Amino acid sequence: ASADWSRLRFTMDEGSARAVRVAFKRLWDAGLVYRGEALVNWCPRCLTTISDLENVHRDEMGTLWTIRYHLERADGTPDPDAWISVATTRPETLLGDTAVAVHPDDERYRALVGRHAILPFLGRLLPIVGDDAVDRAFGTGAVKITPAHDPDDYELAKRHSLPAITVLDEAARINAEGGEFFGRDRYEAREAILDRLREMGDLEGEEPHPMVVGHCERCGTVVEPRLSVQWFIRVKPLAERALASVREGRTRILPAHFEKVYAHWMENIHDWAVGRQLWWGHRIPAWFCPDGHITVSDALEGPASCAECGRPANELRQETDIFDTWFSSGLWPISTLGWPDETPDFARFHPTTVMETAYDILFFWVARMMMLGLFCTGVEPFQTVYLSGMIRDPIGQKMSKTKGNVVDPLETLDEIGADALRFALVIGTSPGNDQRLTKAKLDGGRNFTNKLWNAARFVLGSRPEQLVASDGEPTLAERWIHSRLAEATERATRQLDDLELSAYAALVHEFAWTDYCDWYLEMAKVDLRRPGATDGERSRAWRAARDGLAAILQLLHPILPFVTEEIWARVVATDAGDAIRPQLLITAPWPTAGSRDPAAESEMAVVLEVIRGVRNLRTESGVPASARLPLTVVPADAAARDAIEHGLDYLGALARVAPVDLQTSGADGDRPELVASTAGAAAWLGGAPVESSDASSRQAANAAHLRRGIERLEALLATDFATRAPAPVVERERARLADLQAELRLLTGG
RNA sequence: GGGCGGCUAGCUCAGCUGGUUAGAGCACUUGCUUGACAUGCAAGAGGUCACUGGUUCGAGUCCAGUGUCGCCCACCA
Repeated sequence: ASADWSRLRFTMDEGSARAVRVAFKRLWDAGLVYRGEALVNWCPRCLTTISDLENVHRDEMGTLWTIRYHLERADGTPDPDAWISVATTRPETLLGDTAVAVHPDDERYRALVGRHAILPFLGRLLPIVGDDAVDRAFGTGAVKITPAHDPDDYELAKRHSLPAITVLDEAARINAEGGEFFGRDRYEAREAILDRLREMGDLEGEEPHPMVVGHCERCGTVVEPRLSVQWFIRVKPLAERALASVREGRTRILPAHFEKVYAHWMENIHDWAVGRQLWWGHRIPAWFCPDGHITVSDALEGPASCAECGRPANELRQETDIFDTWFSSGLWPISTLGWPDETPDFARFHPTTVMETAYDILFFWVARMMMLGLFCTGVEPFQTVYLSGMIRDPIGQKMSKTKGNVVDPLETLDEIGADALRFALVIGTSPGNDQRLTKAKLDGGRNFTNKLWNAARFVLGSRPEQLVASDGEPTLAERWIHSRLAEATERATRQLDDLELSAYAALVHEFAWTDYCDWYLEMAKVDLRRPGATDGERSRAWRAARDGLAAILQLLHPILPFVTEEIWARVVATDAGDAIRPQLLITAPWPTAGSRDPAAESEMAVVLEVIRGVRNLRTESGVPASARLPLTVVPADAAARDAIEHGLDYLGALARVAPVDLQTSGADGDRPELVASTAGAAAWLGGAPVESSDASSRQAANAAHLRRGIERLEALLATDFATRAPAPVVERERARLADLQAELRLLTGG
């Protein structure tokens, strides 16, 4: 349950670099890599290709302009009185138009198919073609075709063997193909073109038009489709395997509904444009020879010669493009373990059991790890993908530097410590759901670490001067906390196994705070300070407290690694010959659950009920907290009597009553101060400043409440519930009814 | 245009394969110089589990639909 800091790795290390080269070479050899011309997403600011995933779409309000393209007359000149109108949101791209498309069945344009329109400014002849892809209802029903600058147009152009003319340079300025607009930025050019069309009377209309626009994930610049030669990975076959792994359960994704999201993406995946025109990253290990041959090599020093024509290495030139960073990241689960070598780490730790990350990089990272891991090793890189949600600010906004709503971990660490932060992040969450990180939550974590620290201070500080061999039987409190610990350990272990991290954290928090600190430690004070106790008995009592603390430290170590380790060291130092093991929690094995003690638990349940009842009575009756009042207790039966006897001192201390008189017989009917009643015992608080009438009405109210509960259960047990529901469920309700009836008898002195 | 998720106490959120009196933390009320801790202790108050219908002995939980907020995916000029 701890991080292994001996295995640090950076994706630019040689270990990763070699894995990248080898993986790419194998993909190349398998025919899954190709280099070809295609329309890719280009960021004109970053000056690089980006993948579909890095092209983030945003809804924006644009404009749809309608532009007239005059038709060609028989003599080749534009006809001033005949035109075809096209609709576009990007007028500047018209400089790259090579056709106009209409739907083949569109009556309006059928006669025009086969004729030509003339491109404004440049005078290029544009064939008018018919294509099913054109939506007759949109715009004018006629589309300008710009193959080099629009994905749809590019596909259409391929179908009709139309040329593609690039008119924007790498920074999205009009290039030399753009005639008079050469050198202008794309948006300047747009305005200039519109102005000129307006002058010419060929701008037929403009209207607001909602549209989705792709932006560079890194810098926000509007992405430009750009025709270029790029490296691609053919991902279909990889995706099919990765999809089957999840479908067939070899890898499961938590929460499970993300499996559908994953599947949808894998089913609709496009080839991965994996090259980047940046300088920081792993360079693609491909070499070109003057004859245009490509050699891919996984050797650190590159190939010795061209794989096809044998030209020597010094005549080859390495590709300058680098890999998309997610390519090396996708190899992470295997590259960190030494792949492609068959290292001991790889043999031992691959595949990984659980991969944890936030859902926002399911496609970027998890999907790539699955595809590349399966391709490289033949097995899934992990059995379970645990997707956490994202941390948001107190009002639910995504944290971002520009918004300034980021919680700086380092400042938080200085303020409340790493443990408190970690605890706050783990508690009260569920996989796949975002969480808001608030001051109150962080404070909660801090308070808990503080609580733990103070509990430890108390326990370690109350070690007897003379620590000797333990003597005497364990007290009820000792047996009880031991049993509760056994249960907590068992449940915490199960929850960790089930990856129910938040439930685990809440459980251990509850056990440590409520069971151990609030109840047990208060009782341990009684045992530790018991007058007349021998050194052996005191030593036994202290060891019980210390062992409970130690067990809690172990259970909490995964979520509070630092404070538990620190306290553990002090426990070890204070042990005085008890040889606490191990010396360090971080390398300690997870604790195994001890055995339960049902007798102690049921006895303590009676005692706790009486304490709660008396406390409640005191508060409601306005008894000063400092006042010690006499108490008379009447147990319901022999077992309850034993319980009260064993817990008599705890009762006195925690309920602040003295003396406590334990009686065998029931009430004598003349005890107006009666207050507390439970299924196990009734308790009379003596000398309370309570008016008799108040006490009587309280007693009457309590009795009425009990009768209502009894009636409700009796009614329930009279229905089909008693015959149709499973026996244990019915039995539980019967027991509940019996408890209420017993309590009513005690209360009314019956 | 598809798909997914949230809607539970004043706030932020848990609630696994349906089990009958729905939990936590914070906030709130009332007491506490209780020899570990006021970053604390004790006792409380607070919810028709968004809505409608259905299945069931039993529904926060399962099914159908509605509303609302949010997210993801998507090459319609």
